[in-house]
Amino acid sequence: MDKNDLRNKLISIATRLFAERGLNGVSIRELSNAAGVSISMISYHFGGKEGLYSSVLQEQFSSFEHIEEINNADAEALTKIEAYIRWIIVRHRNNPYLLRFYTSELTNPTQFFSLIVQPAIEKVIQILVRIIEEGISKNKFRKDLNPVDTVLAIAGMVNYYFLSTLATQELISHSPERDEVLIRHYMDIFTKGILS
Amino acid sequence: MDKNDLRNKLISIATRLFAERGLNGVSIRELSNAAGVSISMISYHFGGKEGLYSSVLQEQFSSFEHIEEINNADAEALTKIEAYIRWIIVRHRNNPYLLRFYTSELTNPTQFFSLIVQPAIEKVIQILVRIIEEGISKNKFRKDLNPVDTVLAIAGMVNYYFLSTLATQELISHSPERDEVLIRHYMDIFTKGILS
DNA sequence: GTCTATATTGCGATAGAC
DNA sequence: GTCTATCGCAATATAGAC
Repeated sequence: MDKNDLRNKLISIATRLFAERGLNGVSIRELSNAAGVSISMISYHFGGKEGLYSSVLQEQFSSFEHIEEINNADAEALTKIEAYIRWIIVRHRNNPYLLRFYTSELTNPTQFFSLIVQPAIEKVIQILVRIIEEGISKNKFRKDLNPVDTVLAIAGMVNYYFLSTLATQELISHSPERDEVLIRHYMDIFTKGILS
Repeated sequence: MDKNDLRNKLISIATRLFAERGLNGVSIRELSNAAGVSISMISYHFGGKEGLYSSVLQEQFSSFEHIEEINNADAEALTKIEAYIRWIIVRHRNNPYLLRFYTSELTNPTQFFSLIVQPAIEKVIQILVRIIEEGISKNKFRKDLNPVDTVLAIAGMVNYYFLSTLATQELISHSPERDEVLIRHYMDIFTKGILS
């Protein structure tokens, strides 16, 4: 097998297993069995289990680099916020494991948190903060908004919808078919509030 | 040592260690050493590591039973929502480990999820849904709100503020002294929206 | 109720053959 | 680059003494 084929296969399998049971819940024996290769391949290619985990993390959070895309358009602040909501929904839909690494690292950080996870999250938040500040300075948004709090509010709404899936799937459909309704709904609450 | 003293001591130590490194990240050796007792005490009192973990989970989510308190008052729907925000903030302040079990079980459920965690979360959500429905039927809230989506929005805002602490502590203060400002802020966004 | 001692299994890492 | 075989250690659980 080609060197990169095996590397990618191991990363792909490790992504699923680490997501499902955490770094300590998976042995390199199980990983190498699932990949159909010898246990020694993990040390050879990644320098050990932690090295493999760090490669998985790096791939998971590499998608955060493309957050700039929501900011490129010559659009209003509100349009950019909707673009952010769409961007984050697409990411969760394309990668159902991301939220597990995200919450796991935020609540039980490994040694890789500050190098991989923290910068990725901070970048997204800083871009959103600038969008809110832009809206405030152009008199679109209320003057008394705290930009960071406001960003955490919108990010929290969207992320929690996915985080709560297991506990709320009997109350509400989490199917992608409802995504457009959801986006409209969250944009309404975020812009107009819930009062009639 | 009295039987219950030892049980409580083990649960207390296990709560911290399981929160910090997860079920698979802690050995019963380390647990019993930290408690200053023999390793066999864990099997004797809890039937093994998983039994101890389930006792920890049960204690963590027992606080959810008191959610009714926010609903007892003869108050408006909006007042009850503010009471919920306060209730959830107090819980996170009093127990910094709760969020770790909460997110860990939602993204990597153990065998205890459906018995302990799911009912606790669902109870809170159902009470909040009824509050939103009450506000809608009394013409306080917009008619076109989906109650469950709306509940997840407010729960997401507050919980994510705490979840994101590690990644945002350089952008914003998470000190309890700011809690009142935060409550006002989130209530404003949730009721009036961000538009000026 | 608590301890020590031990049985058994599984872990991560690596030396050395090919 | 990949494998087999193995080392040394740590895991959970429990038998039996007190």
